[in-house]
Amino acid sequence: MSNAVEIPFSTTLLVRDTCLCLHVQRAARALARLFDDALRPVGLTNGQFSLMMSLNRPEPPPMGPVATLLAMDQTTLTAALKPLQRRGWVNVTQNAKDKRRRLLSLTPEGKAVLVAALPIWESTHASIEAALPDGDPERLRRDLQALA
Amino acid sequence: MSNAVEIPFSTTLLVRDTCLCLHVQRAARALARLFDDALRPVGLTNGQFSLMMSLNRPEPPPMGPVATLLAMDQTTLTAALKPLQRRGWVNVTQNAKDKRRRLLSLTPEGKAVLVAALPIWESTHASIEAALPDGDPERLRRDLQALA
DNA sequence: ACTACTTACATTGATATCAATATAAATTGA
DNA sequence: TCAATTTATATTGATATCAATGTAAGTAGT
Repeated sequence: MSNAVEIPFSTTLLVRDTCLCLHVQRAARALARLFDDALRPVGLTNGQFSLMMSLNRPEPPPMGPVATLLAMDQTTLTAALKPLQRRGWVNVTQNAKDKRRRLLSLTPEGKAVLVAALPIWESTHASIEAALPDGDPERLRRDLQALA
Repeated sequence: MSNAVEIPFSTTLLVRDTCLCLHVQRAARALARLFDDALRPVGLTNGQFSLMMSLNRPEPPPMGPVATLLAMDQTTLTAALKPLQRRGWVNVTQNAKDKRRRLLSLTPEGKAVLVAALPIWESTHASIEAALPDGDPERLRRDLQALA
């Protein structure tokens, strides 16, 4: 009797070509590298840029909603804040009303870094939107939104 | 004179809502969690599944092309292989013709894990395709391909 | 053969990611 | 009030990710 437990190569090709998870992870890595390269002169990664931009609000938000906005685990957010706190770009303070909550805010230095990063984001983002096949970034955003 | 260096909140909202990098990272995290959860019973993460599936070929590939296929850094691939080697699911051997090259292959145990994972991938993937707004996964794949 | 260059991969260090778990503060129900 | 539950966040351990760098093997030009 044969015990050959194996997936045919044709199935491998099918999974490779159709898996949306793989396609998204690939695009995520490529875009991360692109933005990391572009933002390096101001000392930010793409994730740090997105995080700090999401903290640029009239009222400092607590951690939970920020983690939800970025679709990341709360423990990931805790870790991601550390290098930004160390550089003095983000402040983490306690909410007096509810001592469990942490309030996240940008320091003046953090805001200045964000100002320096914004034109880099604008030009980089424009170039990738231009690279889309049918020139319909809004459609792509809708699709991605449905997955997150 | 004022030294206020600050980005208006409206700009923050614009970046948040339009940044394709952020949208892709968010979707990548959400899909990774979804597939990681689904594949946990067979002991694989989404990335390990994609990697092992890409090794299911007639001829063992070297590392470079596999890293390119997955759009990941070569050093990331080196690291990603380690837990799979340790579990005895992937073999890394030297190419006799060119001793710089490593040949990556699945062990029989690795193939068996992949066989167990395939139906999980199929059902999970079908459910996310069904969640797409206009039911056009091919269009989304084209867009993502253009970014990677 | 020898040097310069290139290619393929590994190592190190920093950050990112999440599961499992822990802790502390707030809330709820009796 | 007080015990049980829930909520918000932190810690630990494993893996993922990449830049900077190192090393070994192959290649090309002389």
